[in-house]
Amino acid sequence: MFHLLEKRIAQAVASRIEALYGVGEGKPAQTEQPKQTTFGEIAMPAAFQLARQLKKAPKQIAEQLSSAVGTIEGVSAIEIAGNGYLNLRLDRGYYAAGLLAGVKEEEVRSNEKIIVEHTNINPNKAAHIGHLRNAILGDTFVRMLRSTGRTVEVQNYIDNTGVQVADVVVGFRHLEHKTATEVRELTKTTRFDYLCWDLYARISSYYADHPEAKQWRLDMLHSIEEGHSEDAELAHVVADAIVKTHLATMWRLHIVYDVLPRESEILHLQFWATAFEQLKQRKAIYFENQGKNKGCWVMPSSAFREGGTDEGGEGDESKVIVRSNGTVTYVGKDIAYQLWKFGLLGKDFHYRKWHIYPNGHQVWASTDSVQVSKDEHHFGGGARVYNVIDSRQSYLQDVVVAGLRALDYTRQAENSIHFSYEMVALSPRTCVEMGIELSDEDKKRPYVEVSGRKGLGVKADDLIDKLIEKALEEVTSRHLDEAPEKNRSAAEQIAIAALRYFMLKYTRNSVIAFDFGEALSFVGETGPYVQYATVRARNILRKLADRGESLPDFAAVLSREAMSRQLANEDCWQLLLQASKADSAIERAVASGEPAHVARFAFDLAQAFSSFYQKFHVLDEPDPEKKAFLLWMTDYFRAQLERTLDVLGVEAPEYM
RNA sequence: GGGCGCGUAGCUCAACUGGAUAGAGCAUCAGCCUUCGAAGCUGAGGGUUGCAGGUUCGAGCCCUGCCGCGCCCA
Repeated sequence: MFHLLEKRIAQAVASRIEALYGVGEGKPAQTEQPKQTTFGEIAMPAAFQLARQLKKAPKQIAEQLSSAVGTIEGVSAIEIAGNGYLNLRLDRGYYAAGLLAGVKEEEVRSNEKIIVEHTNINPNKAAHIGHLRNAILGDTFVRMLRSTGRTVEVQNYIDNTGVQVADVVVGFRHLEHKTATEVRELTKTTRFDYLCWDLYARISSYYADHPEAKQWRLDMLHSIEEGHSEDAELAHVVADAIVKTHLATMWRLHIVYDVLPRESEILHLQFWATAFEQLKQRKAIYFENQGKNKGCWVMPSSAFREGGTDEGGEGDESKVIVRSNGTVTYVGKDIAYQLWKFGLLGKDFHYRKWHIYPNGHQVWASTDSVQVSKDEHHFGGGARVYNVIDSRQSYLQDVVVAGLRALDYTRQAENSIHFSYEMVALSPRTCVEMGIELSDEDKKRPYVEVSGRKGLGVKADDLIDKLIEKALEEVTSRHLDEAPEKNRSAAEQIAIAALRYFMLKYTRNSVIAFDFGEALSFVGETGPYVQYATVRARNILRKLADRGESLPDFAAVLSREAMSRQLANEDCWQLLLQASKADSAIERAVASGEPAHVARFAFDLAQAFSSFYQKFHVLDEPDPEKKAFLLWMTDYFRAQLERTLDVLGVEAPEYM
């Protein structure tokens, strides 16, 4: 409703501007939120923007505009403020009646498929908090897109043939002397992702002490890539088992995927070979005959860097795509994968069912042999692709996009979006709590980077467990009479809200210095705070039923005039206005690509409700019209809170 | 050396992409539970937005130069 009026006003003002001054070509005029609520509901700085073009004082333009605009449906007044702001006041009764009737603008649905790739964890050890930020950001963005009517496919790329998997396999082989069969048994009988976490740290430090052992890694990479050996089988056992644990961890946070494209298939189905041919034909890469990159296929830095050089010289920054020994780099495979995402490779994976979630959702995984008929499932071929990857990889993402551009896929290059975010580091205090030794230099820093190689970091499941434990204490202390399993399920929902909100409240390019104290907090700007407001709204409605009363027929009791009377109360009006902005807040967050904006809105909304809750005692209200109105407000808040929480991937518990 | 990002209240972060008196949470202090749940509410103090210039009706945001920090590439 708010968005609808905003658009209507922007159009009306723009058409007057065009009629009066012949500029703007009818493009919607800019609207803003006034700084102060006393200024009205919508502010327009149009006069300032026109002042220069027209060489007139802003105030004079504003006066002309306001008298020329005339009446706009739903707007009760236009005022001039400051030295040229146009401030508009909405007709409160009209607005509320529209909300009650459920008036919405028709969605501009597009059938274009948007692909979002996120999570993308190396399948060689347990997930940690850095991975959580990625998955939660990605999943929330997917929810934002879907809730605004877009079609989205969620991919989780599995690098099951890379160095990290190879290292763990080396660990099982050379440090543990285990066969594939023995390891397969371990996957069933142990906390396998934790076991690999430690083993990975062990083999990494072994390499550090015995540099010659790195030959094991090279040999291992080779035999994994070849396939058909015991080592290759072991690699699959490890990677598949770890992927399973990752999906289970993410499922705890309500995160699911549609398809898992795996690197082993990128290799076996010759995705890279196909992309390589295209790149060679279009001369996007060339064979280097001299210098340090002699014998490699490289992409000239001019393709992805401003001011980059074409020729390999001393300061050569060209990117090697194929090494002189013939192996392809990670970027090369990434270009092939990106081409496939847009349906530009001329090839597809085969697919098999990988896992069904408890809610019935099916995840598929790539495979190299036909297991289902081709027309049963089709993935990839998106019109727009978001890669949720941390900002440390922005250089590589630039190279991938340059690859598309060099192949003349300009539109796809423009629709390749690196959805980047900063890393999650550890606060020095948290390092101390975890017994991680810090150098004097590290102690002075605001944060310390986690290291998977050293096994330093906070495991995702440990953090979730800790959150649940704390939430359970809180819930139990308030509800001693409830069944333990009910308290437990409330605690789980609270923990998830705390975690998801914590990862979302920071904007994407802010480094999170992870701190247990802050992450485990349930007061103030947190997920549980938003849940609490929702629970209280529901409680009012439930208590009403307990008293043997039922919800009035709002449409019958609350006429436009009644709404108008009730909303003369400034507090009520401001609260309702705030609650009605959910759609427009989510849409704006999509446009700016910032899930943190949705989190922030959820908090503001919860704050508004808490204030409403404190100010008005709904059930005790003697005046029937006002009581009906307050009940409607309560129900409206509840619906908006639930909708916003849903976009954040959070549910409110029955009680808390 | 080059590229990207960051620097805002004691601490952690916002600021609708150039708009009006820079806002939240935490922490501190003072109030509010016999009430639809206090995981809450009300209020107070706390700021030269790293520094110096520039662009314009208007700059935390854009440009230039410094200072400090981080990441990536070499």
